[in-house]
Amino acid sequence: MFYTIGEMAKKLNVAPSTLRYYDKEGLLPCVERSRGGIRMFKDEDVEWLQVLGCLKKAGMPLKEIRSFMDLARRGDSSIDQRLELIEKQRQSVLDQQRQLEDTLLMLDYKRWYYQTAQQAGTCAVHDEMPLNQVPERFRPLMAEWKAENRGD
Amino acid sequence: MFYTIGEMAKKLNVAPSTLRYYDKEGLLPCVERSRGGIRMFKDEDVEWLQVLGCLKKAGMPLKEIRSFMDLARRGDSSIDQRLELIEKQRQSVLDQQRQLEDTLLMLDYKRWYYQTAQQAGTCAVHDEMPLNQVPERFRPLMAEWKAENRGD
DNA sequence: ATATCACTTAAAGCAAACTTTAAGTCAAGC
DNA sequence: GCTTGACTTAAAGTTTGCTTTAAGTGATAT
Repeated sequence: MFYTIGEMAKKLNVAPSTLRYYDKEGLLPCVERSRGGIRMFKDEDVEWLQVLGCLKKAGMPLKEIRSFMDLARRGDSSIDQRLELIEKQRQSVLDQQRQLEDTLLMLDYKRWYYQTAQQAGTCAVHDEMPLNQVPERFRPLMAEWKAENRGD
Repeated sequence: MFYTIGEMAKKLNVAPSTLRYYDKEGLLPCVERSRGGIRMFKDEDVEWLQVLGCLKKAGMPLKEIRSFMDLARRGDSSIDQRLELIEKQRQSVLDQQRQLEDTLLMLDYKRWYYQTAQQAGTCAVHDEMPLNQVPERFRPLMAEWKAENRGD
């Protein structure tokens, strides 16, 4: 029924010190203690920690996670605000996805660049390569670079 | 032909101090200086900085970016290693994309959870909700949570 | 020539998210 | 009762990626 901090840490694959840190920072509401002062985590706390992990993966800073937790502690009266916070974070994840798409395209270009250079034995092969030998999907990328170099 | 650090910073939308920091850390090879010691950035440096920005967006720490730059300084003999580094980072971006997909699903679930709670006026509506009223796409997520709570 | 403004450096400071340390307490086995 | 190992705290330390500060130099306009 209860877990010690060590058991909990193993279960969630984090360091015990991390859980103490989260507790100290108010990120874990209502963790019970034994008479001796030892933390007794229950399944409810596991769920909080899963939510916490989710928000952290979404790139939310601990401070904001804390304010989400504070809202949750206030009960049903904060549903609207919690929904708003979740939707804001959802949008942030969508933005991050678009960002990663761009980054992937750049990495794909670099991969092609070095694969080509590898075959030729030198990066110099790119210096005089006509644009029509560059795979089409990379061309907008290169045009963008040129634009930034034009001194605009 | 040349940019001062201030012009360059504006161009790339970063603080001049950031560029000095990158230079100090060896992330910008061969930035030329005037007789007086003032940095004179050229288009070649802009390209380096764009690569740097790309790798940073891909989540690569500055240390690793530095070793990539060190490889690049060694010329054509390091093409294989640079390709390897790019492919490693490409894989990392693919992993991050999968991670964001998972996170998005969790946020979508939370969104539905609070939208439903909002309509009912209370989160308690979820306590006794039968599984068949939960949208199908969220069910695997909930099953996963249960599994982690089973004390395995 | 002098004011002004952007540049230079080294070094210190900062914020986030932990981790480590030091000193001590609790619980279980022998 | 004593040892052992996991728990407790407060406080200091670590890493990353910068930013700020202090003191000074360079370039330009008047």
